[in-house]
Amino acid sequence: MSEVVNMEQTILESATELFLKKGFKATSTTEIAKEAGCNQALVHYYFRTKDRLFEAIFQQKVKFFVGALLDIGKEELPFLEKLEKKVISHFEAIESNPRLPLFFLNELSANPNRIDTIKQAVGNLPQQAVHQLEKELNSDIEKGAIRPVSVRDLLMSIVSLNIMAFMGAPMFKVMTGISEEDYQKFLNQRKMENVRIILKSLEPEVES
Amino acid sequence: MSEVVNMEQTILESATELFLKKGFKATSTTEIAKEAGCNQALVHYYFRTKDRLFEAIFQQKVKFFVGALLDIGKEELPFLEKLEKKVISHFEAIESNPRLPLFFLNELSANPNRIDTIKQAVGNLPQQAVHQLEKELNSDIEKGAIRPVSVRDLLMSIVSLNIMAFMGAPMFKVMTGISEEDYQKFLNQRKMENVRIILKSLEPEVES
DNA sequence: AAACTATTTAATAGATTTATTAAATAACAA
DNA sequence: TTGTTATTTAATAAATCTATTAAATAGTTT
Repeated sequence: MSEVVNMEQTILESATELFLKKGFKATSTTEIAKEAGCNQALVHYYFRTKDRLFEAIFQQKVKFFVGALLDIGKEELPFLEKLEKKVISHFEAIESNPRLPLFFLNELSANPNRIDTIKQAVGNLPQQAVHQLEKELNSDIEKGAIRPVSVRDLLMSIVSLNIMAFMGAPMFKVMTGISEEDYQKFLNQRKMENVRIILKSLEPEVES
Repeated sequence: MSEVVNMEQTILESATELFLKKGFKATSTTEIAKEAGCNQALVHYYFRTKDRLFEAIFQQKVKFFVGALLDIGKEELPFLEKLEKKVISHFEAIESNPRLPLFFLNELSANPNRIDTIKQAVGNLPQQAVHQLEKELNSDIEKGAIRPVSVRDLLMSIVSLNIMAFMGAPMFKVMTGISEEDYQKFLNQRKMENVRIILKSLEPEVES
């Protein structure tokens, strides 16, 4: 039972929670300090400025998020099986960090400059991974195993379905009048539904 | 050429643009006034408080957005054809208001209280529309024309695919390294790709 | 034109926010 | 214990933000 907590770490965690919930501008260092249980000046002692604190968190989260999306399964599996695993692991990554997508998109909207932070954080890793996926995809397309589809469309579909299941929850709940409990049930089956949608969307057209 | 502009209207438009881009907290009445080309006090003269101004805009946008999602085609068409039209019109509604979804979701995250504004603005219209859609959907499922799927899953799929094509653009561009011009091309074909995905996802399972 | 109303601005009070500084406290090493 | 360094706090400067008020300007009516 370490009663002594690392205040720098605590501040970082409080800041993360608040930034994720309310964004950069709507979160004050005063609030962060209060949440962390320390004096407001301490936030600046450890992180100098609010912006630096934010950037540290932003970068770290970008790396995590992009990693979760990209880490292409190394196993030697048929493409469609690998894809299914990918959809599932991506869904689960978002499930355990449901606020991340909104956090990124909102911050980019409010301050497009942050795009540079992202670029710098991810490098050309994404392009490589996309290219690798594209090769495997095209190979299966040529075999006639799946219908012709661009890697961009496929990626966009996966990301859209997985992210919106969590990010869209508040709106979706109001629209459908669903309870929190039922929404959890919905989410539980949604992971495999997304897999189904992606796989069915890739099925070759039937002869007419 | 009416050189005389209605300043109240101009303020509303400037505020809308800024709120949509940066959210409630990150937008100041000073900034709104500057954008509108008037004195800051005038913003308060017409709208009393920043919050009232925001609420007016928020409500109006919610009604528009929900309307665009729900207005179920009145024509007598086969379900799948009606659905295709629905997907397309929903896509186009977002296309002409690409910032709306992020605006709602971010504001709800920062201030969950606003959920009441939404509930009040939309009433039980959504539930009714969902229920109507559900009837038609189930009817086609019973006929065996489409695979068993819940109306919630179907709605979530449509909304996810359409919204993320626009809302996710900034992230997607970085990840794929695509140019603005190519992204426009991507969007142009994405509408029908979404239709394809939805329709294919509804195809009955083939006999094994 | 005079009187009245609506619009717009300048000035400012009162909060809040970020960041800095100096002082106080705690932790540690000599 | 004493000197040294690291951590934490209190106080506060400077900037910014919302909202109000009073005065100025423009527009209308009589």
